[in-house]
Amino acid sequence: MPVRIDDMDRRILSALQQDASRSMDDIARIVGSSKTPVWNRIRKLREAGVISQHTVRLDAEALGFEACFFVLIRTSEHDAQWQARFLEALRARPEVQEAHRLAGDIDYILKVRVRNARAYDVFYQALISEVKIHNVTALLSMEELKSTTMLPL
Amino acid sequence: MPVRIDDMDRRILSALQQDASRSMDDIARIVGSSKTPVWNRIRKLREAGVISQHTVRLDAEALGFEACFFVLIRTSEHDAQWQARFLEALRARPEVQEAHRLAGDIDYILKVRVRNARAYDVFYQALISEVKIHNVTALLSMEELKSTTMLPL
DNA sequence: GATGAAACGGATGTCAC
DNA sequence: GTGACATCCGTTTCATC
Repeated sequence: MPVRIDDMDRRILSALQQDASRSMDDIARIVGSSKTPVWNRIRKLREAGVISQHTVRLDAEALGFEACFFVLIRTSEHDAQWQARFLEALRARPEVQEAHRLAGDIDYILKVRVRNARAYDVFYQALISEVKIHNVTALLSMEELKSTTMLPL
Repeated sequence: MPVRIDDMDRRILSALQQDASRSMDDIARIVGSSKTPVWNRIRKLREAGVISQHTVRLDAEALGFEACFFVLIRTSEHDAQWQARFLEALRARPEVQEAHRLAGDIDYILKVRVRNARAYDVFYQALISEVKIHNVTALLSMEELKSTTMLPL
């Protein structure tokens, strides 16, 4: 079900993405409306799930998460049961920040954020002991050039 | 410079990551402290850059961003000038949500979020016309199994 | 030096128009 | 969408450990 979004909604979402700590009055001024209608729109966007979470972004390196890997996975197992177990394993592991099922000869890609290379190996050993995986390639990030969750509305 | 973080800070950050819309009183109760010290710690964590942004996560699909690609890039150019131009191109393009410089034979990985496959092609053509790239592999996401920015503190 | 109680001012959520 | 209202919350001050 597609959510109907108009231009005012888009401007509100854009303002919230940039800085969600602003007051309703500030947002209203930025988008050219007033407090109450903006507040009602935000509530509806929340209820519709368009706004899924209100959160803070933390500096991973400052908190000691100094290693980031992109993990390319090929599997020989393609049945539903294997997939369910794999999915469960990913969801249970907090070091997996992203997981996508892919089209093409690589089946999955993960983004894994850990304290150091040793912690990645612990994760890797645990994962392959839980589910059968045919082939794994780990790409080590040397430098995060850009990182944003913002959508260009 | 490593930021000194104690256990109380970690609990506060964890609560904020989960839901940053909670009141100071709520957070204080969750972490087992009271309003003022929590407020002071959050202010310091902001100033230190540990909390880098206060934002909302939006549902990309609900907003019509239905295609997500991971782009593996190999380049033959490794001089500083090429790198600067490439970096500038990435920063300027809002569809690039992540960009990492890698160790190993693949030089860069991008995460690109666009409305559809055609929009990806427009992005791709624009990028290769701006900077010389030796080899590109695009991995198309069929399904986002997991996506979080939360760090396991 | 950090904590917790309390008071103040401003923001939020609700409603009538 | 506007303005007004009561309530709640963020922020500051201050006494205390």
